Amino acid sequence: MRILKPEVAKERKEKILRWVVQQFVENRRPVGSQLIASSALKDISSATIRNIMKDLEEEGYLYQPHTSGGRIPTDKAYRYYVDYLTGVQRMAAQERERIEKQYDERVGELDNVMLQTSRLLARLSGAAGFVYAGNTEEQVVRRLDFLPVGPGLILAVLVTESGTVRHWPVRLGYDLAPAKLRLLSSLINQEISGMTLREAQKFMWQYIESGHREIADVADLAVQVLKDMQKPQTSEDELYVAGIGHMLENTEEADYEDLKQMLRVVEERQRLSGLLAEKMEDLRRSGKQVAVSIGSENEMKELQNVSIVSSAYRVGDKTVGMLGIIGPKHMQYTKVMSLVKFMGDLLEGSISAWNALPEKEDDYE
Amino acid sequence: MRILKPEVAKERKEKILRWVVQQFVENRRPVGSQLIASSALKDISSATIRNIMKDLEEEGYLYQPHTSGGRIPTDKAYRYYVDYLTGVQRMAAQERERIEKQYDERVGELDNVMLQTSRLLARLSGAAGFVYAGNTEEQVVRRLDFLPVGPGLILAVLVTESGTVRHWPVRLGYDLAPAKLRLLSSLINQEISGMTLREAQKFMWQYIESGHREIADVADLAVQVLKDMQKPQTSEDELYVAGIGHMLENTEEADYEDLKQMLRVVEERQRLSGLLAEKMEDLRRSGKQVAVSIGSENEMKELQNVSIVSSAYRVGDKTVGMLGIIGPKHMQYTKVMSLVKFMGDLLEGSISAWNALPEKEDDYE
DNA sequence: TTTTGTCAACCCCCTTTTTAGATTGCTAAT
DNA sequence: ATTAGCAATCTAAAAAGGGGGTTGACAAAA
Repeated sequence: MRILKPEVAKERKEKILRWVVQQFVENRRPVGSQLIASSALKDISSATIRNIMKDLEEEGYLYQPHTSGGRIPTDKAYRYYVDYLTGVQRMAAQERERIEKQYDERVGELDNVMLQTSRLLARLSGAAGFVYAGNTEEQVVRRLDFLPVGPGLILAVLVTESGTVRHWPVRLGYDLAPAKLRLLSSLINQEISGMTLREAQKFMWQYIESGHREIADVADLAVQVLKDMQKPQTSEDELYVAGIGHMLENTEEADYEDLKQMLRVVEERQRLSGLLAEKMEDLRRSGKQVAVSIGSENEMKELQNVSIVSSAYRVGDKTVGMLGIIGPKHMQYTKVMSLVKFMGDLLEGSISAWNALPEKEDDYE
Repeated sequence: MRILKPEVAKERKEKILRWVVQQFVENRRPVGSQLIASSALKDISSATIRNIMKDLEEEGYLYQPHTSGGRIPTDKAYRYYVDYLTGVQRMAAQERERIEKQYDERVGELDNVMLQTSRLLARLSGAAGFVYAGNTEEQVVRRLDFLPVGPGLILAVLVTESGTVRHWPVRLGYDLAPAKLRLLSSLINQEISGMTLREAQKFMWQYIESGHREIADVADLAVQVLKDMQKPQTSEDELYVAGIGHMLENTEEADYEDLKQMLRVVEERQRLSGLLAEKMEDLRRSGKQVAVSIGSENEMKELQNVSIVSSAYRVGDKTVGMLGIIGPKHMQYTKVMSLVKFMGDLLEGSISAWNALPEKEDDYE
């Protein structure tokens, strides 16, 4: 064993790196050469391992929090580790069944699906779970209706194919007969049903501008509805986050201050929404099943101590949202990745079940 | 100064008690007899104060966390202290103006009022803020409508006088023409508008059972709507909580474990809703402007380290919800109490502005 | 009877010291 | 290229001091 081929050496190096990551994930303590030599790689001496670890440190995979007290994986090491886990492990059938049962128990009508899914994700992962309904502009419209709730005051109600309901008040300067409201609603629904929200809006603007005689009476309303629809508070993305408490338990090394910042991020939602929107776009483009972003890979500085594991879900062939967990960098990636993937499948199933029953008719008016 | 009249002695005792509370609220450190003698009550010796404090301890107002290291107010002491603050201080005009300005800036359409109010409460108090829309059964109905969103699938939309919107899906076994839906909606709205939700439900049941010819076709739907309406997830109370992060900063003495429990309570919502519902009932009955419950006065063991300051708000003459803050026991009660009261006024104003514009008409059909 | 002065004992909290355990880097041998 | 051995280093936890403030008790004063 005098001369080692380069590939063999590389192989061994990576093996050690993986072992360090795994070890650190398990007991969150810097891992040293002796430990490795005595537990995992008994055929190599601790001195050799030391040398290799030094290399790994120079390459940016490990670092020592203190001058002589074991080494800790960097984000780069986690990245290698996660990439190494080729594809997503499929969960054991037994495990799948167990989770599916819980899912069926908890997830009721579609209105609560996202909330419940996020909660279940949190519980099962022991971290914070989220479901993000995505940029609502890309959602497919099912219906748009107008209800008179007071003189000069109308409630617009929008139902999408993925079952979410949005509503917003529209203040008109004057009264409008319910019959007129129905007329507008009817006209609109004949056309826009099946379009994405973005398309629908564009279509409606054009329709109004073209000056169709039928809508002369209600053009004002239509314009106002569209305007109000675009208000930030109305078009706020749907985002459910559950199990924030879990974040306290694990996030090592993140001291109290970091924690508070993280909580603030989660509470504000806006910025988190933006981040998730980006992630979703990445997922959509890359076609990956599960994405992981580790520590500093998250651009938000408040999230530099956590990892985010996420998976997109589709309605029909459109990616409309995603779900996942936010947890400590040293999480059990294999387990969590397969969990997230599976929950995504369940959520997809739940939504398509909602859509399947009614074989979509064009119009009910 | 030989003999002290009992009242004088009592007076002095209470003064010391108040001083201890105040002092502890300020710097969160056990307060001892010397400190008091040297800072507040310079005409009494520390030895005397010691004696009195011992009395107070025996009466359950103070306790020593350690054998010789100053004393800390018990919940009983806080209770005395809060009760002593006769009535609610009115805020300085300047302060009121400042807050009102912020309120107007942030609080937009009614749909977001509660969310925004809770956030503002949190920011201004430096604790967690909440707005609780109360038991929805007591809310006054404005409208109830039905939208066809798919074959055999209908969306019920309920709008209340306080401007909240609830919706839930109703699955029917078969299709129903939109005209029929409108018929039902029209019939219902003629009657129930202005009733509380509870009354409306009762009325509808009776109406159905009386077998009116007009609703023969849609009786099934009506029944189903009512059933679904009562499902727990549908009738979930509206509750907004903001600024949870603040709870981390202050809650002294509550160690990490307590904190996690508190977070869990806030996340679960159900139990918290229950607690708040009780509090609201108390407020309604007692007619108090602001209620404070301190530590162990909260029956939930997870909340034994915090105080809750709350105030009810009305629509018309009905108490329909409440708002307040959840913070550390050692908070600035005077400040927080007046803040909560004032925010309640603002919220009330906001809602009645919403209601004022339309002079309620009976029916729009 | 109430208040006060005084003082030993106490305990917390902070800092410093000690100790045990593990790790590293280096060097010389294999 | 690998290994064994060793001194130096550092941490984390336990142990050992102080300083500061507090209490309790008692006797003296009011």
